[in-house]
Amino acid sequence: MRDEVDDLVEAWRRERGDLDLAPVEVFSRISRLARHLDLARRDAFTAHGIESWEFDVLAALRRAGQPYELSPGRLLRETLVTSGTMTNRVDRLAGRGLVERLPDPRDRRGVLVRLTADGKAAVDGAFEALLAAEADLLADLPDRDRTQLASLLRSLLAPFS
Amino acid sequence: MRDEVDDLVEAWRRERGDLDLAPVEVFSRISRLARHLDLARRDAFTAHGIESWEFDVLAALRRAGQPYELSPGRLLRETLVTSGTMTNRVDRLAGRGLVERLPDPRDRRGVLVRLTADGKAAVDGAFEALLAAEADLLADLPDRDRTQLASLLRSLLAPFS
DNA sequence: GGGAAGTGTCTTGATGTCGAGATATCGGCC
DNA sequence: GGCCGATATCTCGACATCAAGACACTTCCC
Repeated sequence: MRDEVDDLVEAWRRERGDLDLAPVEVFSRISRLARHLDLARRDAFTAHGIESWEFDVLAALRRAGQPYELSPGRLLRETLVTSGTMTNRVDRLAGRGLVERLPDPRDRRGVLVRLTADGKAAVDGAFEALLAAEADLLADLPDRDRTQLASLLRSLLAPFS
Repeated sequence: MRDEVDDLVEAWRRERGDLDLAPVEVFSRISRLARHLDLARRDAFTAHGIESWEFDVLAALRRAGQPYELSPGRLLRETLVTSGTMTNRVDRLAGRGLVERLPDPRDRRGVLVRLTADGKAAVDGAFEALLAAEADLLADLPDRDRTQLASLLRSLLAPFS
């Protein structure tokens, strides 16, 4: 089986045969898979009426467990965006009624963002759709290979944590 | 060895123990690795005075081989951006003298974008730096594992091509 | 207690990308 | 030969993000 990266590597080998292209075989595939995955996510979510960035925020709140509250600061660390972006996102999510902003009783500088019942329903539905879409992409991969792939990826990712 | 995704999966399992989270183990790692990789790329390139989007365009031209010419349409398909974005990118690259725009002798609607000598030098240097940075990230992975990882990723990516 | 440094959130201006539409040219068909 | 849909590129307005700075409050230490 041949993929886009085989073509890419072949072209580079033709032009720069002096270089060791082994890293490209791994990282180029990771980048491209991430891009395709973003599109698949988008599709899975639009069926549920939410967008990817909305899911990122709602899912962080959902994972936190009851009472589904996190500070904006915590949210931006979880989702890797800047504070200005998070303000904008929370504004829009609150406008749609999926979250609400509460004063932090412990710190008067602070705010808590809380998932509403609508928000919880939205994120739960979207997550199930996402898992289903992702399971499709893995359908042809034997369990054994999937486990090993996860394990190899973990060993690449761990140094970043 | 434990990574960020182990924490993520643990949180989801606590909240949604009813779902099969196996896909998350694979795809969440791919997304996160892609993000970290983008940052590593950025660092490697800034040392060479170019930005990631510039590399994407220049590398496509470089891979095409002599005379290092591609149409804007071909470039936008290779780099997965829209036509408006590509116009803007070629404008800026031409402004820096890394590419030049020529009329397509075969089609008067068309344009060819050609790598200049400066552009070729820039992309070659940047590519070597990128390979070196990526090789570092793979340093702890035995050759055998790297090969197998590439192969497993290929089987996921191939259906998209 | 009071001052200074630190922390948390929001505001603002700049920028890169997208998406839709405009213009020019090509290629096939009657 | 001339028309019409398809193609190639560029233009323009909208928008999400980032980065830096403003402001309010807290925490630590003298």
